[in-house]
Amino acid sequence: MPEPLEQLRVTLKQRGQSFTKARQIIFAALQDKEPQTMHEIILACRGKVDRASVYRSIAVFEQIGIIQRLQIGWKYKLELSDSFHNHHHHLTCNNCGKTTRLPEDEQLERRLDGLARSQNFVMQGHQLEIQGRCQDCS
Amino acid sequence: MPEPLEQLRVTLKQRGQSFTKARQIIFAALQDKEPQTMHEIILACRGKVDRASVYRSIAVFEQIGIIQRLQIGWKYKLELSDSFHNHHHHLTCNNCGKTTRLPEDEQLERRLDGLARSQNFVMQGHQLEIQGRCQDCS
DNA sequence: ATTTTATTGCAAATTTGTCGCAATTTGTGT
DNA sequence: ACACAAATTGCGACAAATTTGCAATAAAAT
Repeated sequence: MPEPLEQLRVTLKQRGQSFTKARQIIFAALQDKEPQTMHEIILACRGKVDRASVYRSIAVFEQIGIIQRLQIGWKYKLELSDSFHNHHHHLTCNNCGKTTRLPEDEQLERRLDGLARSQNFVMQGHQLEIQGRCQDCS
Repeated sequence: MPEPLEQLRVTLKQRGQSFTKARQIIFAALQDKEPQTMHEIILACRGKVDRASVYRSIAVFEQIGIIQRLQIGWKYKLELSDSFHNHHHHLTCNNCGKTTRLPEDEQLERRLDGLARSQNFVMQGHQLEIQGRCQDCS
């Protein structure tokens, strides 16, 4: 079994969830993709997984931390979380709407952790979106 | 007229929008509050502003930058943007769901600006959410 | 292989967000 | 303050998005 699918199986198992055909299909639709809207995911699974089941599986994925919900511009989008992708943040262009990844930045990550600590807060994750004008649009 | 309302009036005017009773009421519902869901805002305006008008005004507020839409946990929420509140970010507790503000951090802000620049990206705004366990829940 | 338990598909119900249009408010010029 | 023009509001009807009940089916456990 391909590596990431195996990781999905283990993660589901650990949380007492079933490793089903439908969930594998939905997972595949998210792999190596930029964040997608629910609508896009449903389309990607068209004919293979029912709409209602996509919603239900996405909810499970979210609860056990397999995916993350992001606010990108105006709509929310979903992508695999850091344990499946590399950790990263997004740049969203206010003009053309495209999103690109921001390379990982150690110094930023440390700063965030320090800030959380200073509030007696244990950081488990975070998300950052920078909005503005991309190179092409400025 | 109270200071913030005056600022609302001016901001609307500058963008050619009317300063109406309904918009004042909606604005008031957002003032000095943590981010709220659309549903909460509609409830807060119940009997005073119609649901459809709340949606319409919120859309205008968003377009001209009076409010910001945030992804907090699972649902999106709205709050007044930095020109009406102080600029800040949020800590969301994964356990109790409460959100609190992170005090402004100059060093963090500079770092973000630098990162955007390094991608030839002109930063116009950004939002950050740190998820984890708050003091009370850990 | 069989039983038990959880998940899926489908249809129906809710919930959320939009739209058209007449009535009202707001903005402007007198 | 008054009258007219332009924009906004409330309301009911729609459309889209998300959730739910339940019988059928697939996955887990024995």
